[in-house]
Amino acid sequence: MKPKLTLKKIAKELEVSISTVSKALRDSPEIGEETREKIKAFAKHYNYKPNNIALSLKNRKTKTIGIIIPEIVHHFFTTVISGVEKVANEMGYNVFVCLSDNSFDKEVLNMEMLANGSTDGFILSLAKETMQKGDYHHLKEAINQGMPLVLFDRVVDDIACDKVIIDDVTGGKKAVQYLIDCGCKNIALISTVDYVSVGKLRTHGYKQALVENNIEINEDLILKIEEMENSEAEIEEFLKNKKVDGVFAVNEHFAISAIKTIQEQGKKVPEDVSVIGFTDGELSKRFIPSLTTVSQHGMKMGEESARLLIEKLERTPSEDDYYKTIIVETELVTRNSTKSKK
Amino acid sequence: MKPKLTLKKIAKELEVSISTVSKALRDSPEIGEETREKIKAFAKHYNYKPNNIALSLKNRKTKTIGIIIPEIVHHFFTTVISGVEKVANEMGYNVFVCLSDNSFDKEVLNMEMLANGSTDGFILSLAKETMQKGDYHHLKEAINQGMPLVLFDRVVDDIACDKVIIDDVTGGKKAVQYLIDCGCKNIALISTVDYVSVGKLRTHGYKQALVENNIEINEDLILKIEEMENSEAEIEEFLKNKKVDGVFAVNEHFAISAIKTIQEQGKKVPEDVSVIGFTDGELSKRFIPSLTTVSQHGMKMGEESARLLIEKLERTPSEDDYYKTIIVETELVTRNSTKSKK
DNA sequence: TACTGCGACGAAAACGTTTTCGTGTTGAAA
DNA sequence: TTTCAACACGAAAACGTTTTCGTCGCAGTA
Repeated sequence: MKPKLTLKKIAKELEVSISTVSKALRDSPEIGEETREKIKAFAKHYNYKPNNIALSLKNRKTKTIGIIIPEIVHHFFTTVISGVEKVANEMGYNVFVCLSDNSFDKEVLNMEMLANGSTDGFILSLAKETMQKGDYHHLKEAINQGMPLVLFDRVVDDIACDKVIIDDVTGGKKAVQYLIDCGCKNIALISTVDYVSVGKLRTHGYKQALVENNIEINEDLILKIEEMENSEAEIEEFLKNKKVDGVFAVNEHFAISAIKTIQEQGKKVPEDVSVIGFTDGELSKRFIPSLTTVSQHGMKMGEESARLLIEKLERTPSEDDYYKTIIVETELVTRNSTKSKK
Repeated sequence: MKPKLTLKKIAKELEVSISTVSKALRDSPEIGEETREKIKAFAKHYNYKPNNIALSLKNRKTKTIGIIIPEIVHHFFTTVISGVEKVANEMGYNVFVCLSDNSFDKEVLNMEMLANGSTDGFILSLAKETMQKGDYHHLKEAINQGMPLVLFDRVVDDIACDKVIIDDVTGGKKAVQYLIDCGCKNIALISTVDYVSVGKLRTHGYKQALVENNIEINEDLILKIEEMENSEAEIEEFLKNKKVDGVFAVNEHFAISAIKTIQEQGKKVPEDVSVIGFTDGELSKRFIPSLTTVSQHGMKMGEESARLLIEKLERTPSEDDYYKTIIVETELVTRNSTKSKK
């Protein structure tokens, strides 16, 4: 095991100065051709690679971006990471992935770790607990220190920064409109509690669609789930004795739980009840019946987030300082959990 | 926007030297109580946090570990990352996640990025292309430079390093034995091509189980799939006109494709054909019928890998230099895609 | 011969830390 | 009064780079 090669060692070995080595490797015309070739040959032969940490310290930039997500065991976030990685790598950046586990404290901790020089900026989707608390001081602090920040998916208005979101309202509306077009009259909504922005917005879309079609909003047909844990039981309880012919669920899991419950009640999907989910994951594709869903294009969200961040990083700070919000369009993917449109 | 606070700035502001500040903040007894308190109060008030990069350079360690995985949109890998993150964070480490996209070149590139000082060591699962090529020079080089390396899941014997694997052979054997116990006579295997180690090993387990039960191995009942892309069609073709009553698939997707095909042929799962998969993902749990699978405990693999790596990092290099291989046990999770045992 | 200019290279600062080794001041012991 | 330890602090090196600014020798010019 030989320790890493450094400029200093090369310099000593070749009996030149450190600066000469550095310049030679960067093809500076200051260095005579002969010496330059000799140094480059040596470096190549012994596989010299400059030390990233030293470069980071010198340049005061790390060429690294951080992404903090609430949970990784979740297809949507996974596709987002994938998108971020893709464009980051294309632009010569590395990606630090951190998990907040939906915990406020872990989110703050992660931000502190990443903010102390490890990254040039970050991409974040808020932890559930953070949204619930409504405490965003850590974000503000980071921005204040000149750390560019891009929020995606679970965002919040209070923070002035770049954002990448989907049109949750329109997405929800599209889904419900589709159900209505299929002839559904009694459409239930299975959503999350309101402090999760996406739940709130999709609920909004649901209501909008109903209103636009002159259907009365029946709060009894709306279920708001707090905990993922026993969502299945809650959904079962909720759908018991309700005569619904359409269900819009704000994620895959709720949708599938709904289908199971419905089937257990002896009804058929989609013949008796049509079901639409949100987020286009593996489950939606391969479940039987396969799920009609509102696709979120996580990969695209990741790509856009990374692009936005890197763009900000590589611009002189004050050149043109305003914040963008990019809205990634949703798409209704129709499969077999809904009747065909009339 | 105020730039980051540094020791130097504190020193200037308080009219003391940099060393005094540093020592005061680290509670050195060298510094008088009064000055110490003053400095600490100032630092706290202005929220001073030492610069990680500078620390890394000084200490020649980054407190960061890298993990390179073939693909992230894959439940198993996702749970592994989760496990790595967990113990890494507990031990005060950060995690760099990189994706090789199953490409040899990207794997090499990623390693180079991470090896140049950015991380203290890494955890890796080989890209498919790498295993196919059998070119491991980048791994050897890293090890040679003193970079601890832990290989997991997709490992290779040629490399001397710590490893975390599951007992693929035993796992496969367990699954097939279970099928036999359920009364299956004609058991098909849907696997991957042999250069993917896990495919090879699980195939091995399949054969062992048959041999031990005096069942003849019929190569016609073995399918090896190269590309994920059109695996569904291949499986359909493969199962056509075969009278099998049991299927062992080396992953969820193959298992589900098999079930679909079987159902389309008018047969029932599990009444006519029992199916067992590998990897315990969301799909297995929620598919109908829910899948009996061999669970890999990805989270545990991640935890073990991280522990192994960090242990090596925090030990003096030559103290006790041998390599461990940890075998994480598989577990057969029985659900509804298999008949009950006789 | 003396000056200028240039080619080829080195010294040193800087990035932000930690740490070793001074060094100046004080108070007390001799 | 002198000497010495203890105390409180500062200077400087080091980590590995890049970059600015010398500096040295030599050839060409006046």
